[in-house]
Amino acid sequence: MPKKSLENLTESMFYVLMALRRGPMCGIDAAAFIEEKTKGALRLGPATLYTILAKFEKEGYLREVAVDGRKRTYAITDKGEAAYQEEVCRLRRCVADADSEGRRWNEQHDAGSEVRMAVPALSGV
Amino acid sequence: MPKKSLENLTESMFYVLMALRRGPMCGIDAAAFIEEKTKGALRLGPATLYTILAKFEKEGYLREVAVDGRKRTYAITDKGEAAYQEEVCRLRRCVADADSEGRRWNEQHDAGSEVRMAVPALSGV
DNA sequence: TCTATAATATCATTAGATGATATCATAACA
DNA sequence: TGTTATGATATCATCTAATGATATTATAGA
Repeated sequence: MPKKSLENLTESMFYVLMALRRGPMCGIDAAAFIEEKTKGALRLGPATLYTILAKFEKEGYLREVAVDGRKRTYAITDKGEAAYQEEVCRLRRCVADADSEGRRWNEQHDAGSEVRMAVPALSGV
Repeated sequence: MPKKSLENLTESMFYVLMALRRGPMCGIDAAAFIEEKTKGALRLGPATLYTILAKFEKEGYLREVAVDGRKRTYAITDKGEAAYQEEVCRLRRCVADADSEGRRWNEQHDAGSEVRMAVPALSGV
């Protein structure tokens, strides 16, 4: 089997693509987007950031659309968008599996008890 | 800052903990659970599997509860359960962020069009 | 004892994450 | 025209994780 490009994305990679879906932007702006979007839960240092951008460009997930001095602006490609969507599906699969295990756990431990394991939803998204 | 144990889990690690939540089992059985649960989407080879088990035992996410010949049976600990739940939250955050971006994308591109980007739910979980 | 099998362990290689640091381009100002 | 500040990108060194391939070990059965 020919290795199917980047099989699955890391969290950092995923959020870089999410940023670029907003529209073309430079690395710094992508990092700022990520920090804001995750409310500070994920922050990319320069090493991580530019390593990912370089790999994504080589992989064809994004392309350079403008250079202004040192500032490089990138846009996501169709291939990048596809990788992003595939990753969303993978994440949904993980959450769905966790949910089904959670339900199973509750049934297993249900002897008429009031106590349940919560299947927590995110409060205010 | 003292490094907060294992900050976030890889997909393989996540599913190993999910398996152990079913109850104590050996490595091979955990791998079988994972393959079945993910419908073959994730398969751990021995190297990945035992590397994770060894790390988790050292980290205190699981402990050996029985040895029968070569077969070692592991049980998840409270700390492992906590790490699992934390990872579920992280995954939910990623999906929630993707969803909110998806809705934003639709609004942005909505000029009364019929065409929308789907926010796909998993079909039959 | 010999062989088969189930299960675990290790090796070697590759990829990804990251803090720290260096470099480069532009602008503002003396 | 320096000089300095700043914004942005690039690189280094180190560490962690993934993984196919292979080896080892324990038990059971012929």
